[in-house]
Amino acid sequence: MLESVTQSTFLSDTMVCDPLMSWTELFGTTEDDYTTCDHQKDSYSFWTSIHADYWSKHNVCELLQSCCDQCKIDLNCISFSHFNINSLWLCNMTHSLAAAVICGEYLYFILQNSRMHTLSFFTDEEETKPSNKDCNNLLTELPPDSGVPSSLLTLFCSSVPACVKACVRAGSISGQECHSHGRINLQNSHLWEFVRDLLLSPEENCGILEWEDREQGIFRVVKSEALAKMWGQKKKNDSMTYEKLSRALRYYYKTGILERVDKRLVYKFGKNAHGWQENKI
DNA sequence: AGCCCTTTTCCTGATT
DNA sequence: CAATCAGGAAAAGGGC
Repeated sequence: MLESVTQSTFLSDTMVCDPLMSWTELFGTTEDDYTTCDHQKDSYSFWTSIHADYWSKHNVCELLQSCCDQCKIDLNCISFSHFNINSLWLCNMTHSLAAAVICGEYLYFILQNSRMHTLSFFTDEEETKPSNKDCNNLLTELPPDSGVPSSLLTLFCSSVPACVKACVRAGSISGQECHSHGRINLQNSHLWEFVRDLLLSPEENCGILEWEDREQGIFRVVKSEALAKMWGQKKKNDSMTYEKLSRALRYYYKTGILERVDKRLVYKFGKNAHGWQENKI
């Protein structure tokens, strides 16, 4: 496959794009509108079911968009036209060929790294992470003028396989977290993230939580005791009750993670909660 | 060790 | 009356 990708075809394809085109310009749609694309409705399951080799250029961009969302990176800061190729092409081009295109090298490394770990990509095992040595190699091999946002780089260097899953499923990574801690919280240990993930995982939800208004982020606790028990299991706390859990939830009102809803057992995600929006997953 | 943040625990009082 | 909500206070626990 590698041989089939010639420099001329690669370059001619990429050159049709204006290097300065933004996401919006490239795809002729707004960030939100783009979510109407085929795979976007269930991008998590898509990424977890299709090997990176078979991602389209849109899938590549979706992945980047998702990570940018989670890292709170302005999508317009990235020239997505440089990613106007599918992962098959990208993964199979040579390093020197990639270097011929601005940012090509960047995505090249990301996808090569990703593909190396695809078998364990979705098993969420710590040991699937690239070693520190791998990450250091990645960092040193990237040219200083690669244009890679530092937070995104940190994100991928922390663990390409796990971080992508974390980005998509947990959505718990903020740019601030990437910078300030230099690592990613894959444990997803915050209560609101636990609740959010439960809402986003019908197979694990078992009717414990349900959306009242999906678009506005309003949800209902259907089985309060079951929710408390599940949270208690996660925290290894047998004495957890809904009374205590709800107190913790009420603390989120202060921080804007949740907003008050004047209904019993009903909560709403606030402006500081992320990863719950259907079009941001 | 101390600080900070999140969560837990307990509580009183109000509301449904 | 029970369940839930609201929020104060204190403490626990973990990360840095």
